[in-house]
Amino acid sequence: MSTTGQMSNKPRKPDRRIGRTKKLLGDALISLILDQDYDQITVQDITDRANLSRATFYLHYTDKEQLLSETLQQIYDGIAPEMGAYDPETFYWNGASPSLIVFQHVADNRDLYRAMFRTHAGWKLIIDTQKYLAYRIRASLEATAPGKLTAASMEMLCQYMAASLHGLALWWLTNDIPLSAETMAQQYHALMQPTLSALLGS
Amino acid sequence: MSTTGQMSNKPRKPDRRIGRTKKLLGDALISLILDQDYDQITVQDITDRANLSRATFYLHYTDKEQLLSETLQQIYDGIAPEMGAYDPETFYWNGASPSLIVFQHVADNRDLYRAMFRTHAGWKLIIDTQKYLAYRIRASLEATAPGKLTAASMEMLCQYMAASLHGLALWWLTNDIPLSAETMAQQYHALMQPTLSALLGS
DNA sequence: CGAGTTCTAGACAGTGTGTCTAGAATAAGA
DNA sequence: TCTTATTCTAGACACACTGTCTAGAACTCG
Repeated sequence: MSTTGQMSNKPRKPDRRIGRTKKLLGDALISLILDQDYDQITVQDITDRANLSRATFYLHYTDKEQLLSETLQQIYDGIAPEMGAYDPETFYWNGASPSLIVFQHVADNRDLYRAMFRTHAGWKLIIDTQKYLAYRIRASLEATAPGKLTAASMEMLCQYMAASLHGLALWWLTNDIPLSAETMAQQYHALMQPTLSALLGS
Repeated sequence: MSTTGQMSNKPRKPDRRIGRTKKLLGDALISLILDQDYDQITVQDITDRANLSRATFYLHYTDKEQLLSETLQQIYDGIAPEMGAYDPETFYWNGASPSLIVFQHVADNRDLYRAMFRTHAGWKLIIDTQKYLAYRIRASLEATAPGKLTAASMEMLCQYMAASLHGLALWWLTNDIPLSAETMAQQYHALMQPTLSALLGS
């Protein structure tokens, strides 16, 4: 099924040009989102800013959305490891709590997210973020208080926590609320902890 | 500046054709969303299904999004009056709670919302819904427990409640969770009440 | 260096947009 | 009913973007 008759099993080292091209395209798109309406951005715009041929874009992506999705995923992969673990005693996170990481990240990329939430591009972001946060929270809660809740209740609690965390961040961001990421994380915990104590407390 | 020299001050009765045309277009769009990907729908598709000329569309709307937005707003105007009020004793809603109305409405329009959340059309819906819910909750809480919280804390609580309610509904809907609207509303209250008691309780 | 790949510039048909026309259909008001 | 103003219609138009394809240039890996 190879393109040549050559029966080589050696996988050729991934071509540097591909990585470079993809990075240029991703950077160009992010930079364009900060400048103008996402919906108005064309493939031509992206390749122009990246100084690449339009044909090159289609060599790697089918459309704008795919490029955006891949680019954001790389950003998230970068911050995921920073999230800390849960303390079963207090139902607070020790170390840097996931919520602090979230608020901090949002603050660091304020312009980008504000731009994205102005347009339809923010949609997939919202859905994916809630799913991702719920996943992280579930892992942590299950390690902290195993067996305290039924699977169904646990799942609903995780979705509840993810939704409120995400929604607060969205409100904080899009309304220019003058509070620090630390304060937001602390406030979130104050809102969340009564529920955690009631459900998971001994 | 009138098109005629006629100096008539009598405002002409709104032409029935406009209302009829707008309704036809709105119905056609909703019906198309249930059939196919929102992003794929063209103005031509909409006017074809409505049995109208494409030019007619541009007489009333600038694009698809505007039509969708106007159509959804009419739906929401229809259900808003059903929402009940808060009971200061228990921090539960008496009568039909807003959360039950929300879950019920989502259940009634399951296909539509599922279709919308599959595509970028859901974006504005998400933002607007959280804003709308927060507005309703704020009005109710302020009537229930005036002065218990600072304005800033109250606002954050409302956003928190709106986000978690909306997020739970989104999860319930898009993951085919086999629970009734009543059960969802009840579960939401169980999650929310500890926080309300802690913040607003005497 | 040489084989294999990725990138390039330009062209192409296809599709949807938004606007405009002149005329047909229809509603409102007397 | 009859008049007048408005709305709807069909079709045409230039324009923009898409997605694909080509032949050749540029580059990478071994």
